[in-house]
Amino acid sequence: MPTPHYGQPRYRVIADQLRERIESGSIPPGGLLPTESALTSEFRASRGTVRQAIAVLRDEGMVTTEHGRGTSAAPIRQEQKAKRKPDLEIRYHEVTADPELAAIFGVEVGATLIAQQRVYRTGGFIESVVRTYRLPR
Amino acid sequence: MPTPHYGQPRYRVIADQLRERIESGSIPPGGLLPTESALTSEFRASRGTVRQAIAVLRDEGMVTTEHGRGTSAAPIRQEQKAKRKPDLEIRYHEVTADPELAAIFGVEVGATLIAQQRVYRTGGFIESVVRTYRLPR
DNA sequence: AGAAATTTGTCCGTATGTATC
DNA sequence: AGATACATACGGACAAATTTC
Repeated sequence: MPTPHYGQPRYRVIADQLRERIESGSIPPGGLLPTESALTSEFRASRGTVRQAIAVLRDEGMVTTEHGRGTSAAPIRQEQKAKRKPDLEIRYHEVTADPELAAIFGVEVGATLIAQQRVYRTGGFIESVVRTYRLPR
Repeated sequence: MPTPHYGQPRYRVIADQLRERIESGSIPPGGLLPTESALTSEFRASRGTVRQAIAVLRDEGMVTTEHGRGTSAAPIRQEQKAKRKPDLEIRYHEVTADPELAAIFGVEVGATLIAQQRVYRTGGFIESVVRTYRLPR
């Protein structure tokens, strides 16, 4: 089967239509979108393409998806800007060296170190927290 | 987007970075790597390229991937890459959760956590100290 | 309480078209 | 011309969370 992507890719077309339903209230705030399987039938697209379309809306903050439950239209009216992207799970900050770090790095206790923290989670479960310390440059 | 592969092919560069994360403990043994889709975003590479990178690590035995689940760093298998960094120190100990860790793990401040610390050095210079925290089981 | 069905999450293999080095 | 890379798309399979029976 050909996969020509002239003009608009299919997943964007699908995303546009779903966005229209949400903005028009056809899908009420908080309401569930059709399942991926239903959308697959409706748009006669593969599940991957449907999921890509939903991912677009998710990135826009228009919908939220819950494993095993479904995808629902954002509950509240959003007037937020395109400035999003909080939950990065990676944080940088400066810390002061505890006695052990100080000994390892050969600095004084309380000296400034650069710390990086990553949080690993599978689903909602926190697997581990990794903190990496380096000397400031 | 350009496709500059000056020195190394893209997939090798990505493979190197992922390998580094595993060897540094940033991705703990047995821990899940980011999904293909996440790596696609992070490295701004296509899925094919990301999969090629993972294939490299799989051939090296650094990771195993399970259908429908994800790709995880190989469990404890040290001697495989013994030539890499023989002089790294690893310590295990129990610690009490500081307020931030407590918040992340959803436990009380002072609760017991399992900590693992690795020190990376090149020659005599301390590169970094990596501390990994997990819930006791 | 427990099994089954539903639904989303992820990976696999493959394919086509486009673009760049 | 060939290798590398990107974007898109399909269909299948297994995994995991949730809901339903």
